[in-house]
Amino acid sequence: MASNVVEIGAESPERTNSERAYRLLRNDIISGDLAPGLKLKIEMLRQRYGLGAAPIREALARLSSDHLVRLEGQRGCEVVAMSAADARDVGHVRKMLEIEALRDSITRGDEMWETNVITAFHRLESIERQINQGIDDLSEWERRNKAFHVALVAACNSPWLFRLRRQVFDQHERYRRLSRVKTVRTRDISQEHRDLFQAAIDRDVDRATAVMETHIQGTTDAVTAALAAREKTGE
Amino acid sequence: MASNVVEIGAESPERTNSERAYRLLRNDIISGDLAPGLKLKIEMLRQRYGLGAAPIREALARLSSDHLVRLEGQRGCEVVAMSAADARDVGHVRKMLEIEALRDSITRGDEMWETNVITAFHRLESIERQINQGIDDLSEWERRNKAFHVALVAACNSPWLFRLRRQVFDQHERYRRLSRVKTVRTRDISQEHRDLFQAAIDRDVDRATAVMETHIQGTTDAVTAALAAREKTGE
DNA sequence: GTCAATAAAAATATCGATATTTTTGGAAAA
DNA sequence: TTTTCCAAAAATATCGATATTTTTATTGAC
Repeated sequence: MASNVVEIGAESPERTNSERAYRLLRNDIISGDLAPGLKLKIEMLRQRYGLGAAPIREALARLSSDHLVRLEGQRGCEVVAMSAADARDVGHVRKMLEIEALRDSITRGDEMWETNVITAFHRLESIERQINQGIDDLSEWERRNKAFHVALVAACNSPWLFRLRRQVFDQHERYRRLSRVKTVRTRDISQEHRDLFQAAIDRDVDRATAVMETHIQGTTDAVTAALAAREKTGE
Repeated sequence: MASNVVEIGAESPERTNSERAYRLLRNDIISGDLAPGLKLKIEMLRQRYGLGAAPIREALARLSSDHLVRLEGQRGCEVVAMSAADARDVGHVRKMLEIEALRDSITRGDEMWETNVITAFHRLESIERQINQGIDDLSEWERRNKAFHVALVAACNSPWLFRLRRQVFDQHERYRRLSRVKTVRTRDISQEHRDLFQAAIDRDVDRATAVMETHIQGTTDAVTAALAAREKTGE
């Protein structure tokens, strides 16, 4: 089945500037290029992306429903703030959604799903090996990490669970990226991914969800630690 | 604490036409005034609401991230379709989110929360009595039903859970309204609300979540039955 | 009659200009 | 110094016009 792959698989070509603005803004917010709390002035964004005001405003409207920007009445808009408390919350809800989606996906996943999981895992493992050797293409790692997690839950037959999981995953990614530079490598994330992969292929739901729980909690802990430290000093 | 009341409590006054368009469109889609699948032509919406094209387009952009309208490249936009399968999915995810939020809320709810729950319950009970006597103000019932459910989960300390619960609740409401006319009154919804209320006030988490589960499932069943019948004939 | 090509009509997306509102930066008063 | 008021500047929200794309209708070929 793996029907959810279709929903986001091959990205559709952008047909409008509005869609383009949406994608660009979204990426820049999640990556941290546009900092949390930053005031998003229309003129500034026009310059940045070489697009008109109308498509940018529409993109901001969409992003406000995604909870990536905060839109306020007659006084413009800003990148939503980040905090340790919110990171914990996001982590908590992500655990809930992703574990449920994973449980369902592993139960239903067919051969095609399995193939996709294997492919995604190997692509992720390969870049993680490179990174351990000093080459760091973090944004490529983010892409493959995301693809691996999507592949795992792709056979989940609840489109709503799939959709909400994605939304919260993106929020979590934002925190992961924010704290990445600061965080020391105490966890062996590669190992966690290997365990996750093995449990999924073995169709061992309990083990897979347990590993996933640890995996997400680990990220959350690292992120909140980094953020709590920052909040203490800079506020 | 009941901190989430603040987040949606007294609705902020609309400062822009864009916000106004968003609220109007949202209501008309959830209420079914704008039918599922309906093509939303800009000109038609301008006439309907007496607003310009720009604010309407921005509202549609927001609604697309809410998954209430589907926006497609160069070919406009339509109200998202409804189906029995989607109703089941929405019901399933709503159960998950609302039960979790309720568990947390009952555990943490303070005196203020309790007061708000009592108030909301009495307002709902009062309109349900009127409805049983033949007076039917369904949209007022929907408003109070929604307020009661919000009051129950208001002390949940996870803003994300609270937010996602609301989104899925609104989707479910859309189905409830669609099937309302057709559905026979086999369930005593008033009784379910009384049980829910009593369990919440008693701080009996297990009973409250069990009743909630039944409550949501009952709505889902009624809705899917009505929709499945319709899909068989009309498609 | 069906199909393909194409012209006309309709609808969408986007720009540039303008009205409105908020913010800023003093100057005057307390 | 702090506060209050006001005008100037900046930013937002929205309109009206236009370019582009899609849809519809029509015509001619097979």
